[in-house]
Amino acid sequence: MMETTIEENGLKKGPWTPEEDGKLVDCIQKYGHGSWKELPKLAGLNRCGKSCRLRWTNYLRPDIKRGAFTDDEERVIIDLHAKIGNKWSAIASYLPGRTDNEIKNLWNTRLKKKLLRNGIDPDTHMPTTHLNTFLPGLPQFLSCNSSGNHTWENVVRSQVDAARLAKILLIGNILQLLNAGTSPSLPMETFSPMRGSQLEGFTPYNTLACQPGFLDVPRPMLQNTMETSSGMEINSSELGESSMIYTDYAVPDLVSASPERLSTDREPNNFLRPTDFSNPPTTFDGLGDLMDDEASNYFWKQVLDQASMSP
DNA sequence: AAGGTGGCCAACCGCAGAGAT
DNA sequence: CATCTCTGCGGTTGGCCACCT
Repeated sequence: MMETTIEENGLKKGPWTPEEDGKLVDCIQKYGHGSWKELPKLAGLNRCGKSCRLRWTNYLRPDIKRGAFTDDEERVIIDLHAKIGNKWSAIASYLPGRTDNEIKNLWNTRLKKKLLRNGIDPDTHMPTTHLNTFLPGLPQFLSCNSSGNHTWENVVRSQVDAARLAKILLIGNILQLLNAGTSPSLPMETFSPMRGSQLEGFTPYNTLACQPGFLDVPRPMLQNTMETSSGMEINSSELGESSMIYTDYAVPDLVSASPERLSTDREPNNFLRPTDFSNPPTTFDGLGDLMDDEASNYFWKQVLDQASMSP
């Protein structure tokens, strides 16, 4: 931890001692914290007011909730981050006993990585759709589909799915590029640029992440309020511009960092888990039809061939 | 056993906005 | 209206610790 130092102005910096904590708590219990500037003198502390405020709000406050974040809390954080971005204090206001600092730390150290492992870009909350990251998974996708008791018909169907998936990923990229610079966290509604066309309603979420068996994400339903699984209701009007809220979480269930859950729950490499092949029509019907022509088939055959050849 | 590496987290820094003067 | 002060917020830093090589 940071070394304790004395500044030129004589004020102390660095980690707090139990004695200092005691003085601060006593003082706030006696007088409250009307003025953080005056409080250090009142408490007999050789600290600046800012340091006292931080120590109190992030550590000494009696209502601070200690211990690991629950899955519910993590989901709430991810949901809210998708809507309002890095507004840590706003997010903290929905999690009683948690501080903005704590949530920020959790986000930066764990949640970002969890989302990435699940193929979700933590900044945009969109699936990561670069071909660079997609192609290495294709052979696995194909071999997965062609193993087991699948019929040839289903194998062929699944390879058609793979081609369509690749196309959709590319379109997702294009749409993201088109929308780049408008908003860092686009509302899903605005991500549907072709109303009335076969692409209506198409978003990276509801065509990719929400495909049955793909990320096991339930198709989101739009409404004005969201009730979290902990029973907390959040009104969309409190969340600013990106105000549509999904009743179901728009991100996959979290993967525990602990190995025992990794083996049984959703694994990172399941991003390309095959769909249920016993249920035709194929997963990407509709959108895929939009792009079916000889030229594009040739192009995608090349892509798939290359993917099949890579190790 | 020792050094390297990465995760975690408390605390600090700097900026922006609100309110006071 | 301009300036100053204070507070709150988000970003960043750096030390501790556990794990790995």
